Amino acid sequence: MYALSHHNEGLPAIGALPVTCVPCFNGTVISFASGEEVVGTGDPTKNYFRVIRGLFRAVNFTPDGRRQVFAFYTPGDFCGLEPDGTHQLTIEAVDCATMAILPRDACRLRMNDEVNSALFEGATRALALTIDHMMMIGRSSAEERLAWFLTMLAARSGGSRAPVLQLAMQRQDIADYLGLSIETVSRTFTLFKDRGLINLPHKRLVQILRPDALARLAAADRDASPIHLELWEPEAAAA
Amino acid sequence: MYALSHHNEGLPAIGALPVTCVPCFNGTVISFASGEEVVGTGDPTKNYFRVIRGLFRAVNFTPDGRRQVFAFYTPGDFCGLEPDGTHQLTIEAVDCATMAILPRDACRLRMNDEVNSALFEGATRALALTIDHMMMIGRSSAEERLAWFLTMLAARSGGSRAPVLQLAMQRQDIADYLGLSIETVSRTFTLFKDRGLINLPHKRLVQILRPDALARLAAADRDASPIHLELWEPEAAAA
DNA sequence: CGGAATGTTGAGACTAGTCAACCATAGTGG
DNA sequence: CCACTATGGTTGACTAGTCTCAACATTCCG
Repeated sequence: MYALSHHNEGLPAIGALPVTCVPCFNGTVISFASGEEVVGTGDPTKNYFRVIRGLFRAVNFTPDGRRQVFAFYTPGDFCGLEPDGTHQLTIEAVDCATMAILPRDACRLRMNDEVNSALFEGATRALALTIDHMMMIGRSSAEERLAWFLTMLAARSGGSRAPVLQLAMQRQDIADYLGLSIETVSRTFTLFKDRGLINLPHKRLVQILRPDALARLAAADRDASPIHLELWEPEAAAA
Repeated sequence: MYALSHHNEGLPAIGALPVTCVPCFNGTVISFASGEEVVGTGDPTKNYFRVIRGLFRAVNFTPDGRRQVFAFYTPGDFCGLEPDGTHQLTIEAVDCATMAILPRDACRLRMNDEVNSALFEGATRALALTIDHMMMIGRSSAEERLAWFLTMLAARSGGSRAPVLQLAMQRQDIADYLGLSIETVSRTFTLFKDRGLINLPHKRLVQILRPDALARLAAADRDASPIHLELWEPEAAAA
């Protein structure tokens, strides 16, 4: 797909890297060739990282191949600060560059204060949310953005299969959150309603009729079944 | 600007809150009316915050008034995690909502492990960078994005007045970082060159001729002197 | 020198923004 | 109870900026 991400075929995961290891920071220092992958999407989160020399990038792909570079990391920058069990971002060396590895176990052992570990967890979780947010803002159409927003709200509000969302914020807030104009937000709400994805009993009340279709739109999975061409059967939603 | 001293009438002390809600902090709980500000851009960063009830938003404005909502915070979310001495984001209540206040001093005292405090600092700094990044992606034209990118690189590379940047990454990386197509990046480089803002001795080498003009463009300060109408005097740049 | 990868330029299409008018709702006061 | 108003939301027409596709240029490297 992208030539950039093809430099790393056949490379071992970080745990198996046979490269020169220099002790530092209670950890290990490893060098990477240009384009080489440090961790990839889906890898288990075993370590934090800190750049020693050179340039790294954090990238992410939508299911249909659109690419977003989330950050460039220069010496001194931390990365790999992801709160969940697997990495969402792929971290790669841009040029020949060096990284210090900090095993998470060791960090956890040293962080025995409850408030501070909650703070740290909060910061990394905010970062993870922001990755999603930026991915969406950088690479999505208006429909995808609003679908993403509604799907996120539904997920946060608990797991009903056809949730009803009470929107606390007004259209302007949604627009500024999604990087759209208020008119486009309004038009897209109407579009979703006409298409039978949602119901709008009041302006601030959204009943999600087809969470699956919204979620597919939100995931920017354009290779999935073509949602925008599906017809809506009124009798199905009227129930 | 600070609303912290108001609206705590009749609220339980944080120790009296149900344990399931939020872990116990030695802090204060304060309620806010709809639209009320918790902290504003430029306020000194004295506290961290954690949402107890209701909805908050973090917003930011460009100098010329474009608005970006950076996040919505729901109960349990931390906010105010900014690394510098003053807040960049304004945090406001969306509806009537409640916040726990965590004095930073107290948190610092409890975080006496060097590695962990560096990690935490790294996480909050990553968040701050991401605020800028998202602000840019959500609300800027192609010219503003590239100007922002070059200005950031120049700032990172040290403070020469007319810096020369060696770009380690290729056009595709820049495009995916800025949320643009590679063609638009290329066109905008050419535009900057034609306008005398930069020189491009090689494709990967950028000599910044007018850092001030680039920085104004980057700040999205459209009320400033109209850069895009200024003419370039060739003799000035030929030197 | 040739080929591949990277970068630039051009033409046309299309999405979302802007401006303007209109509609809905809730609150207010006579 | 009904105008009246303010705010928030919707819709339409037009425009502008960016993407896409395509061709071409440049650089790098064997």
